Amino acid sequence: MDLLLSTPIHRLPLTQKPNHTYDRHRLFNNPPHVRTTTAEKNAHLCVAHQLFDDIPIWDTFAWNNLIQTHLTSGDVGHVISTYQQMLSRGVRPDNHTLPRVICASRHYGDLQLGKQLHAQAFKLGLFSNLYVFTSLIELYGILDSADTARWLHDKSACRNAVSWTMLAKLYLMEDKPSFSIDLFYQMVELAADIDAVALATAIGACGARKLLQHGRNIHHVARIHGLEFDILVSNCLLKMYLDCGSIKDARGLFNRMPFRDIISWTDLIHFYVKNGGINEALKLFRQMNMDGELKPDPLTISSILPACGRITAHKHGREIHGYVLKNYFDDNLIVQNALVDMYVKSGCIQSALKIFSRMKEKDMVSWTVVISGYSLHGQGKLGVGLFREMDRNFSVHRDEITYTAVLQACSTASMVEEGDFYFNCITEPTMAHFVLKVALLGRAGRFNEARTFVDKHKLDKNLEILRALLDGCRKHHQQKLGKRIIEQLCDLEPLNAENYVLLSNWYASNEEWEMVEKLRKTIRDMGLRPKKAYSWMEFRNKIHAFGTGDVSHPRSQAIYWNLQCLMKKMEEDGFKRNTDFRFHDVDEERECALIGHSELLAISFGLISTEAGRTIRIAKNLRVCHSCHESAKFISNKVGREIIVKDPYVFHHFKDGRCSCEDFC
DNA sequence: TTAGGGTTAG
Repeated sequence: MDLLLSTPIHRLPLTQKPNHTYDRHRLFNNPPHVRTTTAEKNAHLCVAHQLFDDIPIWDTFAWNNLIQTHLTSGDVGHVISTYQQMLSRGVRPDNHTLPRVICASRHYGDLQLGKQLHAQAFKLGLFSNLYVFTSLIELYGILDSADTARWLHDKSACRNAVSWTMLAKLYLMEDKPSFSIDLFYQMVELAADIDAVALATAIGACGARKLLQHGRNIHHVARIHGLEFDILVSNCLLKMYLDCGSIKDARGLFNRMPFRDIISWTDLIHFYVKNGGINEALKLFRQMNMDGELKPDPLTISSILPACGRITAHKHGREIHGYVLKNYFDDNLIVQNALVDMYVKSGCIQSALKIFSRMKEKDMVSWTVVISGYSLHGQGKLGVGLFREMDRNFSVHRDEITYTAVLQACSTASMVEEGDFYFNCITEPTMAHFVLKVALLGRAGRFNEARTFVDKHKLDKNLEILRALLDGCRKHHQQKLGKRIIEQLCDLEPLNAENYVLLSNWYASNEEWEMVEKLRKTIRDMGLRPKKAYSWMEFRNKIHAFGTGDVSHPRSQAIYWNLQCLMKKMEEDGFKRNTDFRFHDVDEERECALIGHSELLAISFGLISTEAGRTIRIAKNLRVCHSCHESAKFISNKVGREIIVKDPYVFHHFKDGRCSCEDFC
């Protein structure tokens, strides 16, 4: 790029009068309503260059326009060559030319060229121009380091809010948020102009490092400058408080905001969804829609859909799908992925597959969602098949989550050899992959291999690994090994009540009631509180929740009566309720076990509330116990309905007396 | 010239 230096700057005219009779805007710019394709743009550029050669004298404005056109189309090579031509024809660059060429050299990654431009800016007397100066700061910051940019910045007299903010952004890009915050404080000390973007950058830095106190200080500065309710600033403050986990500050600000835009609502909804506040998220989403001023956009939709999936709110999800179709968001890849995921998690794998098969473009997330969806629904073989299909498509990348999905699929289908193969494909397996490998061996009943693998990788103290082994013991009725693992869990994690529940259940299943009582006392004495089991069902746009032995539902009497009738029929048909609790983390009150478990109450409510033949969809926060699993199988056959129960690990499709999980519960 | 929000596991 030494050509740049070959044109002596001092020979360039200081000013240049326009000498054109053509319409310069029409030459390069279409009217706003005309959209051009890349091929058309290239054709236009060729014509532009031709005209360029025909016209003997061009002014800086026209050259800048051409440079801008190349820059907009991302053709940085042409920006630089056009600039060289400009210089060789004796046209003088101005304060609009240099920032564009500096920007191009930054994209080009050419620091030497940047330095030449820096020298030219000096010679042309343009270095103190704020646009030129800021673009040089950015160039040095990205191609060298933020410290170099800062050195240049500190030496210069022409600093303003933009250049300070640029510097702060450069430090953020280097993952040094505290430097960005220090810069902001310096700006305040030096009484520099504080604008909304400077505040937004500093607030973002606080959020990135969860520096709540700094965030509050900067909030105060925003208030002093009258910018607290600038929509950019207040949204950044909202995000910062959410990032710092201070929902109280966030809600306080949100409630005081005189104006909220779709980003304010989406941020808050997203926070609740991510942190398990599903009902609050759905409430906010409804409130926003009822206010009527703002309409959800694709980002809002992608934020709320996981909430529907999480609680199997299939109707809510379907309504949102309708909204997506009505508003033509259905060609947005991320929305499509979120829809597929929502249907998978709502128990409607067929609807998920329908969308997936119609997607014109699929990315890694689309494939991963469906592969893990198959496992969730007990169809591991199909999941492995889909991974193979994805594997044949070289344009789709795979990440650790994709491998998690395929290992899960292998484990569900007990495809040990395939699982081994895929595990060996992972260059840097994470703990999740190790856990899945152990689960795969355990579920296939290969306990010796599992033990060797655990010992080889020194995983015997890992809680997730032990729980994966315990799953295998559950399936293969490995009582002794199971008990040993539970005892290990209690030793390693003495404050987790669920471990004692497991142990208590083990003793209960062996009718060692003294030990059961002793463990219950231990749990009480230690002040531990085992998780309460809840099941819920969506009916007429409301979520109906049931706890163990719950009698609070308005239709409680009918629910229990129906359940008692069903249990009676079960006995009459010769079925014995199984009270095997061995490895289940659903203890609670055993006296409720016969009819009072939350999933059975929810199923009974579903049966008496919905019309005959309708599928019943239930979600549960804990594992379904063996006894309820057997009952649900019986009920599905007796009433001729499909009952879908989602627990934290898997979907159970009960139909005609069978379950899709093949009794892995 | 600087600037705020989204999907997959656990």
